[in-house]
Amino acid sequence: MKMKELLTIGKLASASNVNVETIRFYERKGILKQPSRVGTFRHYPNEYITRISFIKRAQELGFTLNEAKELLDLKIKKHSKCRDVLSKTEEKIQEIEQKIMDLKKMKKSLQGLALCCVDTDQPLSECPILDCFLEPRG
Amino acid sequence: MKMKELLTIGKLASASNVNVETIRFYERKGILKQPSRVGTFRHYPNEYITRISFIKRAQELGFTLNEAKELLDLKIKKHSKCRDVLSKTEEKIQEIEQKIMDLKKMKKSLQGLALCCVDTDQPLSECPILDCFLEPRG
DNA sequence: CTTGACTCCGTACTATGGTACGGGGTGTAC
DNA sequence: GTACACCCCGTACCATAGTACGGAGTCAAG
Repeated sequence: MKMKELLTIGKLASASNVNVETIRFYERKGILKQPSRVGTFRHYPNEYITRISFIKRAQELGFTLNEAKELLDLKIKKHSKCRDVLSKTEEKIQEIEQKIMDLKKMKKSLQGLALCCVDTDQPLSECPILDCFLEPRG
Repeated sequence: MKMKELLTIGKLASASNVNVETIRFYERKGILKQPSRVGTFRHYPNEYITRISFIKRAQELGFTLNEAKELLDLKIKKHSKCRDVLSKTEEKIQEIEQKIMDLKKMKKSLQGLALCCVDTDQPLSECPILDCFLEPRG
């Protein structure tokens, strides 16, 4: 029977490609739960590497740290259903779609402004872009 | 000959639909330049309303406060060319396009995850979404 | 000449996601 | 047995964009 391998915070950090401070930060925030201690030193089972990957992957997918925490919490709770995860996923898709629409609107406005500019050598007093900044509020 | 109208910070704030604190904050940050004082009180010429509109419009277009400041600074400098504004505008369009692409990638991944989920009543131990969180890193 | 509204300033606090630092304790290897 | 790497903790700091608060000063009207 093999002993469960335990990692110090430094080992866990380099295995997970994050900063030691980041792990302590996650613990303070409750994103990662406090590990056991050997004396004063934190010792982590290997699955913490998976948890940190999970958090990083969730961030890549547009979830905040608190949302990552919620997903991790679902994993722990006995009565969680797949549905719970699916609905968080769908909410996030909605949010992302909204953001995309907002950005497209911004882009269109900026492109409109850029088109106004017919003579880039004009002194700024004649610049139509800056003028346009002042009109279409709201 | 009409006297130049001067606004107190409170008047300027309500005329611009921002908080008094926001104006003081912009001044501390150098986004708005320090106005003249009558005694200890700030007094603003009317054009500050335009400047604050400008900043708010720039924010709507995806510029940060510091970028808004840069644009306002261009307006002040004598040798600025329309080209300078155009290039900042085009840079911002690039940034926005990048953000849109990133968000679309996220959305696709999330939709992929959501499709994995065939039975929402499954206990979480069988949830394919959470499993997928752990695989496609990078 | 007092009251109430407004202003002053500095500082602290919000949220988000961390990084950096300093003074001390520990654990291991040579 | 001591040097060096690592760990502990609390706190402060970064950017971003503000909001909130408290004590003091000021201004105008009644």
